[in-house]
Amino acid sequence: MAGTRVVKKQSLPEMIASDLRERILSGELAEGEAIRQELLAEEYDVSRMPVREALKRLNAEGLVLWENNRGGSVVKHSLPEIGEIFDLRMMIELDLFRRSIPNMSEADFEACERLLAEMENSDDVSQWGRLNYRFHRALYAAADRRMSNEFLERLSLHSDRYVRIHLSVMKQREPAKEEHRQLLACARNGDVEAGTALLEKHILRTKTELLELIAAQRKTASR
Amino acid sequence: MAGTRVVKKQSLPEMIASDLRERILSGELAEGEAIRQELLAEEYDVSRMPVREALKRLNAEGLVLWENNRGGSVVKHSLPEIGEIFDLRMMIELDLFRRSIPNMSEADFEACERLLAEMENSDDVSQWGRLNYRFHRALYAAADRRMSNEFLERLSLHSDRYVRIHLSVMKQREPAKEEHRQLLACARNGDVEAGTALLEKHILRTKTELLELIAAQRKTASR
DNA sequence: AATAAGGATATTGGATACAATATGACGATG
DNA sequence: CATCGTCATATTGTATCCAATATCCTTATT
Repeated sequence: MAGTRVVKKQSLPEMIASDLRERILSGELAEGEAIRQELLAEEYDVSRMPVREALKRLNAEGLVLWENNRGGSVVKHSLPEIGEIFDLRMMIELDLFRRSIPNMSEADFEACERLLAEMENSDDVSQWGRLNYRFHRALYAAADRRMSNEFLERLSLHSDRYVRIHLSVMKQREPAKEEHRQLLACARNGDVEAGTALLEKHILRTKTELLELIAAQRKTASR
Repeated sequence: MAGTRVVKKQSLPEMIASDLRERILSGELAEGEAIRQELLAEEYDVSRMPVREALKRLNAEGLVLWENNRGGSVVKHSLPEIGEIFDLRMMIELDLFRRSIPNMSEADFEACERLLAEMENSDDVSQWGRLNYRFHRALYAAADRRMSNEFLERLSLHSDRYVRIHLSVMKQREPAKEEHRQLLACARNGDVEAGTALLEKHILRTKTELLELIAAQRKTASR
């Protein structure tokens, strides 16, 4: 079997982009915050070139706003835009889950269970968002839809950014745990209809609760 | 009214990225073709830096494959991947059209008609793809869904790339014309069901025909 | 006092120079 | 004869330098 063990050689811009992405997703770099290239270059102890490439990359991903000769800043989405992100996610995830269920093997089920176990055992909030995404992704692996997964990743990047900021105050972690178990059960039973209905409810609830939280936060912040 | 006339100040990398994007979409730069930075830098009479940024941008858009220390090449999609692109487009476009129809005003209808007229009067095949995209976009303008349109643009980029290459041999231009008229008629009548059904058929047919053409082409090319 | 003009400073944009890495050819070695 | 190692060449990656542009403060003018 050729190329089984891959060590991804990351370039400087990639590494910096990953780190900056993480800093934006975690909220360390706040919405609207200006980004100065030289400052980052010093932090990472590199020249401005790789930093610029990283920022341009994040710009293409929609996380960084870029203005000519003025540099970058962290993108801020409006409430309707955040809602839209969840709507798009829902469309793609439902489609993927529908296609995936009939193809799932025992190995897929087990991969999902491992992730669930990891989530339930971990109290590290910063890990939870990532694990949650990986669980969803594992559910759709059997669909074997490369492009959809790629686009979903892009979307999840944006929604996760807001989920993670509010994760500590979100009340839904317990019900989410239960629903994750149920989603997997539906998949095991090959019950496409119940599974997709559940998934729809699952995502919709996150959307609703999150929008309320952000709305409340922005209201107080603007006083 | 402030900022009515906007001249978008494009940076060098943006301009180069636009031009390269066009060259890829038009097929001038073929699938899998390697891209040497220095060569392009000479063509555009700039240094390699802005070229690099442009290539990285196209890489983030999914048009260019980037390998560490080996440079870029034009991305080649597999047939299932191309099919997926159309499936994703369909999901998003149907959603947008459904939301748009109830909100469309006379101004929207007229904008669509102007584009249709332009398409019917123009024999320039290279223009047709762009106009077609603008027509679809005009249909969804009233939906007022910024994120969805942004993602759709990304998707259309990829599908257009294959549509345009095969446009000259595609038989569907006449039926497409007719269907465009019908789509607009449904929108005018506020008939969401008929409109979305028609749109689904419209996109599905393009997908089917295109996949056949590409399959045939790749078969002969690989002899 | 308010506004406009001008210049100082900070920051980004691009070109050049050098370093690092990959590719391919050639020869040595088993 | 095949395989491995070494070196030459081509190409990409990064740092540094200079140019262009924006911002902000000062100053002049009404």
